Amino acid sequence: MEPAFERAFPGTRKATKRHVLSCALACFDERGFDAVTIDDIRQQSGASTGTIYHHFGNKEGLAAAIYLAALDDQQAGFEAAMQTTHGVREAIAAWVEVYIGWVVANPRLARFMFQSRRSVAAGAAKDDLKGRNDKRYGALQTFLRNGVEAGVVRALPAEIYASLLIGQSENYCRAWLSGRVNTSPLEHVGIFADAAWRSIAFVADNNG
Amino acid sequence: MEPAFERAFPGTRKATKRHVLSCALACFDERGFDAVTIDDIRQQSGASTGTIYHHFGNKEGLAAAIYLAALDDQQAGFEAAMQTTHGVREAIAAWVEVYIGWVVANPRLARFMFQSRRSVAAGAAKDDLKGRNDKRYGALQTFLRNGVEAGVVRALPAEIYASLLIGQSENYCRAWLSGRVNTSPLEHVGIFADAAWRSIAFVADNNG
DNA sequence: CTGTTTATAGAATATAATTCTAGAATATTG
DNA sequence: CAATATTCTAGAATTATATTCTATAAACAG
Repeated sequence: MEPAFERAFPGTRKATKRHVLSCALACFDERGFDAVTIDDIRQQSGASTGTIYHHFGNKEGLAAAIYLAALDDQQAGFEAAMQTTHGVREAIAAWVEVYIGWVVANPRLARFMFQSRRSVAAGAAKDDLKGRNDKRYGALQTFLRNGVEAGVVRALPAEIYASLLIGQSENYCRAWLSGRVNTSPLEHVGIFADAAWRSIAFVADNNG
Repeated sequence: MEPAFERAFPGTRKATKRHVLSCALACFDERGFDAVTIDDIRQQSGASTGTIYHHFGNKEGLAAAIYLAALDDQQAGFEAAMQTTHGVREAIAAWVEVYIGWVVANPRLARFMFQSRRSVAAGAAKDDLKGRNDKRYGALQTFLRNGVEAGVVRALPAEIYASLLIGQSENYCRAWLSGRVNTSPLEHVGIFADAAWRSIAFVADNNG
């Protein structure tokens, strides 16, 4: 059972709900969202059709519940890490570490998130998602602003920092989750943290 | 009509096939793959159910045809660019430019590729995909090897160069295609090319 | 307790994917 | 050019799947 589900739906009353989510995730991860039928999830979980629809409304609702639980679990990790961090370079390294650490600890959830971001963003949960996205990089932004003022971080269009910092790690994690590369991203975490820093650091002699 | 479809299915005989693909892509882009029915595509294209199934086998086959046509179109751009390029830094900049240029020129195809990579990779077209992936970075790898030998590029695990070079651009392109950011990636192409270079360049005084 | 809400069940219905059979268009061959 | 094979188109029939509906049971609040 994923910790993310226990965080999102705690308590004895929600045990069935969590169990269905966990079984659904397992099915989706094995065969892909489209290929899984509600009946597959029913058989796998032992719950009835009615129970599944009662808790999640429809198949899309099931996906949204998994996605949002995963996002909140990630977010808790980021916020905890930002509180024990001092300085922008350390903050960036911590961010990359937490990100990669979460992916490696939750590969099925991570795969699911990469796959279904768009369909969740387009569906009924879009407002939930929007609110969460707004604060996702909140804690990191403060560090970046301070870094720019201190002259150690380049002043760049605000909208591209996130891509410069996490894009490389994300790309590698996707490749690893899909089996295109074999070495765990954890083994390269130092390289990715360093590359993130290089991408935004103010370096006078970098001939670019 | 996307140039990618004309490249993949040229000639008068294939006009219907191309037309169906183009209509299907439009439907998928508007409402998402899952939400589109074969009947939607039938109505949109004017073709019959039989025609659609004759050409593509099933709904997944339709997705695979779109995906592979797009991939080949991208690949042609990369190969052309690598032939008029000298030196590793220039090659990396060209790569980033071609990548971003293609996404901006083919937003619907790009969105579709990001969405459906996994389902295509898991389906019947997985072997086609595997072959293409193997040679995707072929031309660039030669430049990188030379760069390492010349001491201007860091020696890193081979499997992470692709992520370091294109991850940031890809992340921003995804954000742009989904509307999370508004500024065209073309406006930041210089920043992304520079960040790619910084990430892999050998720089003695970079305190990392 | 007793009413109320929440949860579970599975049959019935609606929706959509896929298959099938027939016929038309196009290409190939002698 | 005629005969034959192949590819393409069509839409009805079938199968698979998502969703709704009605009934019961369990948990909870007063």
